[in-house]
Formats: sequence, C-alpha cells, structure tokens
Amino acid sequence: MPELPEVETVRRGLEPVFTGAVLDRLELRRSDLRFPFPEGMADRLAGVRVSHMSRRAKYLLSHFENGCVLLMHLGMSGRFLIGEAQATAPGTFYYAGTRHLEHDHVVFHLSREGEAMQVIYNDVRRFGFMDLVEPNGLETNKYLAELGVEPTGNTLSADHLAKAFAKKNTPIKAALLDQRIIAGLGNIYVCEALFMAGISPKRLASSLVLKSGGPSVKLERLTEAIRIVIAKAIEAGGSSLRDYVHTDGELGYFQHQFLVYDRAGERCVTENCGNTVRRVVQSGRSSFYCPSCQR
DNA sequence: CTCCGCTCCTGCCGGC
DNA sequence: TGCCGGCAGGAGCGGA
Repeated sequence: MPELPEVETVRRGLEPVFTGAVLDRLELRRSDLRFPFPEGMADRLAGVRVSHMSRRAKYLLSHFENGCVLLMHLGMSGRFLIGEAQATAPGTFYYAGTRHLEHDHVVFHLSREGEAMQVIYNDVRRFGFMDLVEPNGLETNKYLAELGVEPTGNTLSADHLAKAFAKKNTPIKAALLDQRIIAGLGNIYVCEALFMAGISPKRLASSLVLKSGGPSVKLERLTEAIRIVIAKAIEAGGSSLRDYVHTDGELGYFQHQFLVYDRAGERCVTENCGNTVRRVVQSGRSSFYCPSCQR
C-alpha cells in the first residue's frame, strides 16, 4: 500500500536482488495491468543486466545497461515477492514454502553468476502499471515529466509551497495530493502532516500564503511536518529491512502507527484535547482530522 | 487553464 | 449463512 516511503522501502529491498543481475526473461502473465504493457517491452529487456534501482515519487525505476529504464507504479495493491527459483509444475512457484498463483502478473527471471532468482510482481486490483522508457527518455516520460518536488531533502521549502499555493483555490488536502506540486504524498501522510501542522484539511491552500506572497507560520509548520512524517516513515521502513523479506518472500513494510489516519470516532491523541477524530470525504477520498486541533 | 467526479479492479467488512 | 453496499493507501481522463 504504497506511498513514497513504502516505495522507497521496496526499492531498498529490490536493490540487492536486481542490481548486477541479468534479466534472463521478463514473464508477462497477462497483457495488461491498468494499461497494456508497452509493445516489445519483454524483448527489449531480455538478457540485459540491471545497473541500479532508483525511485522518483511513487515510481520505481529499474535501470538497464542498454540504457532502457523499466518504470513501475504499484497502484494501490502492487507488491513484490522474492523467491528462489523453485518452480515445480509449469507456471507454479513456491516462495519459501508458500504457494502463490493468483494475481501474480509479472515474473522477473534473474540470474547472477549462474544463480537463478525470481521476483514476482503481484497486484490484486491491477491499478499498478509499467512503462518502458527508452534511453535518454526519462526527462520526457509522460509519467515523470510533470512531477513536482520530492518531499525529502532540501528541495521542499515553505517558499516553494507558498508560490505553488498562492492561486490554489482548492482545499489544502487536494493540493497536497496533487503530484505536480509535491510528488509522492498520498492520503495517509497528507492526513498525518496536516494533523501535525494543526491545519484543517478543508482550509483553502491559498489561505496559507501571506499577502506578501510568502509562507504563513502555519505553512512553515506544514512544510516541516511533511519532511518529518516522510523521513520517519522511510526510517521505519529502513529499520525493518532486516525482516524485509518475510518468510513467505513478500517485501513488507511496517504497519505504521498513525495519529489520525483511520481513527474516526477515536479520541484525539493530543493531550487534554478530548475531541474526537472526524472523517470527511474530500474529492472522493477520506480525510481524518481533529476539529479542535486543526484549524 | 483549473477543478471535480468518475473510473479502472478485487477483496473485505459491516449491516440486514 | 448469504447478499449487498460501501470502502480501500492512486491517478488518468473527460467534461464543466
């Protein structure tokens, strides 16, 4: 269930398996996920070595030595499973003992120094998708070209957000989910960051910008909250790396403890607050917030 | 151009 | 127990 921190955690888990390995065969077990797989994708990558794995926003990028990049988005339910090649009957695999078949849509047949590995992409809802990026095509790729700043590091600043929000007449909730402004935030971490910053999800994005065009104090708090919530989530994923490959081969992440997300009806965690976490629907998505703490 | 609502898909959970 | 509606962490698309 991937937002940026989860995708980064998955990237770290796949890195040692993919980097330096040859993709002997890319097995597409159906013709599409959310979109059809690009024509000739499997042929283009067959027999080519992976140079490294990277991430941009919620996209996983596998870089190949022929200059191609395999772009992968996990959608809502995409996950990777790592297993040694233990194929028994044709088309069946065992991931260290647990048998999977349903919703295994893509199988990466990898090898390194004669040792075979399989990585399976499994996606129940098939909201995920993959694209083949030709050499030097990253900058112009349609999924990547319009993305905003990463919520990590120094690129995200209150000044930058003030500029982006100045004319945004949408609720701040919607603006934070807009991948063209900040790339990588999803519903959970937006709810969490707004809670930490004490901002109502219903407030207009432009109301966080001063008349001078600079960021308000609340927008500065929000910027910091986003950085912290994302950094902590990545850290939590990282610390679970030891247990990263579960016994059944699934690449997992911690189920993080959230402050407001999915806590409708529960008491606000702020000391002496006493109010109850509410759930409202905004642009078709659930928002969770404390009406007392978030204004 | 911006913004909203709909949509893809399967599974799960709660209510009747 | 079974059936049905609602909901799920994403994001592209069409239309207003």
